[in-house]
Amino acid sequence: MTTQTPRGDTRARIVDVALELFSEHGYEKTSLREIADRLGVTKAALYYHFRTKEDILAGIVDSMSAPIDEAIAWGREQPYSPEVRDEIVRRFAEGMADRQRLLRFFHENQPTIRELSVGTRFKERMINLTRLMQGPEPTFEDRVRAAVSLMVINVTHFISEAVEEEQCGNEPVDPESRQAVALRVALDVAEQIGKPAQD
Amino acid sequence: MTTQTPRGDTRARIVDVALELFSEHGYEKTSLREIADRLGVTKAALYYHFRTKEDILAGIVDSMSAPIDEAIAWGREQPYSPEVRDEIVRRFAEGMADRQRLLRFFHENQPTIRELSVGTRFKERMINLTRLMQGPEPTFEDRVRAAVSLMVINVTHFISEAVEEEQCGNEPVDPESRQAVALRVALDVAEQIGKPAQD
Amino acid sequence: MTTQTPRGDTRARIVDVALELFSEHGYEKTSLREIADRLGVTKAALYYHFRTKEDILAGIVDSMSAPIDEAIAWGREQPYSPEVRDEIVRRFAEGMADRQRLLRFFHENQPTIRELSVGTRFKERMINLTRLMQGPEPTFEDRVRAAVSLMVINVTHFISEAVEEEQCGNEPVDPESRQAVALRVALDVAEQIGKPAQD
Amino acid sequence: MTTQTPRGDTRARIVDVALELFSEHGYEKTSLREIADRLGVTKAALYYHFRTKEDILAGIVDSMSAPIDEAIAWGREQPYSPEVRDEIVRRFAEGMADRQRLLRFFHENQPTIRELSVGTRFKERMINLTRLMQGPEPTFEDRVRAAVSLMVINVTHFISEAVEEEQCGNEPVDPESRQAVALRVALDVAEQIGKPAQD
DNA sequence: AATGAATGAGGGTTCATTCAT
DNA sequence: TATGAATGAACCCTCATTCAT
Repeated sequence: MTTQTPRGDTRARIVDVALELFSEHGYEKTSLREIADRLGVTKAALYYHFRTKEDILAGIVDSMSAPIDEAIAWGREQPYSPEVRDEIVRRFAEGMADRQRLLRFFHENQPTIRELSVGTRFKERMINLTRLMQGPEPTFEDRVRAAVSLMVINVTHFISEAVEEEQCGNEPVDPESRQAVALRVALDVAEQIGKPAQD
Repeated sequence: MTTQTPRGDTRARIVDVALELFSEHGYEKTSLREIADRLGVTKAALYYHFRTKEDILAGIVDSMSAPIDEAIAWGREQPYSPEVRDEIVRRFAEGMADRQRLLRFFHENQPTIRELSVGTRFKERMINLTRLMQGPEPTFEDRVRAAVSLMVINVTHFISEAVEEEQCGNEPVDPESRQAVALRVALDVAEQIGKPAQD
Repeated sequence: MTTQTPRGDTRARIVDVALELFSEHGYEKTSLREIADRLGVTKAALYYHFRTKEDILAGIVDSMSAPIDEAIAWGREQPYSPEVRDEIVRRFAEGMADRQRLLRFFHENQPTIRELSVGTRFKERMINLTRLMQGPEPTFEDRVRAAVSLMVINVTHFISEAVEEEQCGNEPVDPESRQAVALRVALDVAEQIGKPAQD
Repeated sequence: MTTQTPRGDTRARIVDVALELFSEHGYEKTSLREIADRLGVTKAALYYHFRTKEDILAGIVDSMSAPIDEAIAWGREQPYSPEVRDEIVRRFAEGMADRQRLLRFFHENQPTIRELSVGTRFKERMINLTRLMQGPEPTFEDRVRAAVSLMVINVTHFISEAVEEEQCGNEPVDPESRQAVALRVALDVAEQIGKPAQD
């Protein structure tokens, strides 16, 4: 008597599977047939829920927007200070913690994303975030550091995955300390923002 | 009797144009027709010089190997020290300086590269480099930092491009100081390697 | 308790909208989704009222049959004479006056109609009409003229539309005189029927 | 030893077969697969010769332009007179004589053609022709008659085909007299151009 | 009287690749 | 050292249609 398709939430399942495949094989190399097959439906079924392949991607991205927007909103209400700057990094890191697959996807599919309109929207969000991390009159280096700092959060996650895979007689690393490392490195990068170049 | 195409080195021109297009639109979305068109030859001509599309990519990657291999070779002959570690970062940065397009390509086409055998070879090289940056008994954090440090070099280059694009009435930033910033950030990240976690 | 859709006559509204779209974009290029959308219902709703797409078309055609059948019926009871012939043309023209969209559709979708069984029925009707326009022993030219005459009625309507669109600072032409022109031209063509070829 | 594909003129053969199928089943209902199949090649082969399905159609249409353009060119050099008007009709009729399939296609696929850019070009040509058929200060009726006259040429051809098919114990009609009838009818319609409305 | 979800068939198009010349 | 012609597989997408509710 139980339904075979685990609920009417096909739309959500599509987004799920799509993200999984997109992040694994890339957006271009993932065909709608693969997505449909893995879901046990027809390609045409996807088109009942999404107007276009790009639309599926947009659906994915939207599911990531919330935490970033919240971080931006919070940041806008604070006066600038190094503590606020660090807090933004922290909030960003936290917000992204359970969205690693999406982050990987974003990082590894830039050429696609860049040309796909959804990319512009994401980019703008990131730029806004970085602006809140910079002091009143940021130098070029300040701005680069802000951007790199956030990106380090992203990158570190899957770098540490790779590091773990590499011959590891060691103990498996728990997710929290992985995140802690990411945060530490990101804050390192952010720390020099606003300080005079000591070159 | 003079050659009709500027030089007979069509092969090199193919690699050139291919890299340009691959890095701009991505490997998957770049068709051989586009490459051929921009070169003013036929698709079939490409097949005279390369056996497959993947082969072109291999050609590209090979042209990047040298400086990394040299850095590895150099590093292997030095006993480990923080100075050596920094020097490796420096050499890597320098070697990559005029290969930014390739770096971008590598970064932005991971899903493709991962599945393309040429990726494995590149990854191994990078791992070797990072190993030389780590002390004798690296912690997990040490290893992550080493990897992130190198990746920061890559990432910073095109992050700063983006930062420049963003509205700035300021002076255009010259390539050297761009590289200097990249290096500084990378060294920041590397600096804590080997130090006890002060969390 | 009032009906939610203006009237319960959805069926008629479907035929209406369908004809509008069929005549504008053609039968093949008009999808059931477009029809449904414009009506504010679902595709599936159409299937409550019609068994197939072709059925909708049949519905359309049927709504046009009456005046032609009447003209035929009338013609059959008259003995042939040039006056009767002209009267048939007149009645046909009048009957079609408020069915221009349908005429256009018929004219411009012949390949479809030809293969759709509804086409045969319509064609037969037209042939019957032309027969009544021909004298007792029609020559080939007589028969052609009869057919062309009727077709001129159809064609003229949307030709004159096109002519109006074409740049003319002149007064907009009222429908009646448009019809008058159509009729005049059609009668011109019919006039020579039965006369010896004066070639 | 003879080549199986009857020559390297694939491009021309495509146009040929395409026109045949387009005019028989309509543009929309004719799939590239059908065209390819009948030619004994792959769909992809069509794309070597034409960029698009629409392009095939454009190829077809271009092959019809010449005689019309010539008629226009000739007409432009003559001062207007009823004789010139009739001569234009004659030249048009002659030019179209061996292009009946194309004419049929044009007539029966208006909805498609209208939206296909190639339609605009054709329409302009026809308008130009009709302008040459009108006197200096044409009334609305004059302009309609000019347009109808030309269209009668087109229509008559396949009307008379239909008339022949219809039960014909009679002798088969030879093409020349068919054309003669068409011309006669068209000239009938044109004759009243410029005369005061005798309504 | 109508909908939501899905399907199967087919559409036009693009691609990497081949091969005789 | 290249090209012209072609292919086979796959792609994204659309459509008419169905059926349980």
